[in-house]
Amino acid sequence: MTRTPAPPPERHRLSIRLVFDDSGMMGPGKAELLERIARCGSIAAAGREMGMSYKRAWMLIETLNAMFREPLVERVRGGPGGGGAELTPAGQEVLALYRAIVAEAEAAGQERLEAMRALLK
Amino acid sequence: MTRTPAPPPERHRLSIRLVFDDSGMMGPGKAELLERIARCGSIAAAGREMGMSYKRAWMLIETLNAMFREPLVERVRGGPGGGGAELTPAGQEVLALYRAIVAEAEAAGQERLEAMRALLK
DNA sequence: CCGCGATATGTTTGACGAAACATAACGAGA
DNA sequence: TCTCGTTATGTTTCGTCAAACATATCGCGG
Repeated sequence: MTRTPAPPPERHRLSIRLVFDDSGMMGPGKAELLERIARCGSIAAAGREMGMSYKRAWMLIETLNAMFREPLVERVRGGPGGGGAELTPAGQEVLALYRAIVAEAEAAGQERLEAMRALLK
Repeated sequence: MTRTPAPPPERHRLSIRLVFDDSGMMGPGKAELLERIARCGSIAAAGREMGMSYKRAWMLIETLNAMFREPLVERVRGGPGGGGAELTPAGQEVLALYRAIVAEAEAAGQERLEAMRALLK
């Protein structure tokens, strides 16, 4: 069997990736991760929900924090629950912007998108 | 050196990929290939321009032709110039639709896109 | 009929990224 | 001080995808 722990961004009508030349990129994966971190309060839990290893989730966050002027995720080691992570204001803003861009783009392209879908097999 | 024969879709503000669940997907790469085939009149020449092997270009077209009801590219073997390929009406329509969707999406998201870019390092 | 330029495929090799595995360190609370 | 859950990293294994390499076929024109 090939296994399917983390099915790629399937079942989306429009998959949008923001590409900033040489500064990195941000797509559905990192956005969802940010969202789940905000809800879960930890990188580990968010990663588990998405079926990815902690290391992978951690690396994605590392990348995000490095590509913006201010970190998007603040991490805390140790403590009552062992530690945790949460979105900074910058993180919340970036996530909101991404969601908005996707929503606008989907709305704008919906009509022609449907036309193309009609040509599919 | 790592070599850069076919630099990924860089220098784009917005990278958009149409994802049709289980029917396949279409992004900037296939779109550009279609465009060049229309101009060049052959898969081989189009692929060369994009720095990809003929085989790869051929496979991409094979995939596209398979995912739509009608083939997007018509191929001809042999002949004066050895053969060639051109877009079918369906191919032209799909390409136009894709370009339109991208343009609309970029226009729609431009403002917030700029806001996010301001947060970059 | 032979060669050219393109389509059409199979096979092999290799590079890259993801996954798996393995630890270390942290810090509050019991 | 010992545990617990998390952050933080290093190392190794592995699967996948792309490139490279190698042919075969086609069909007109010279």
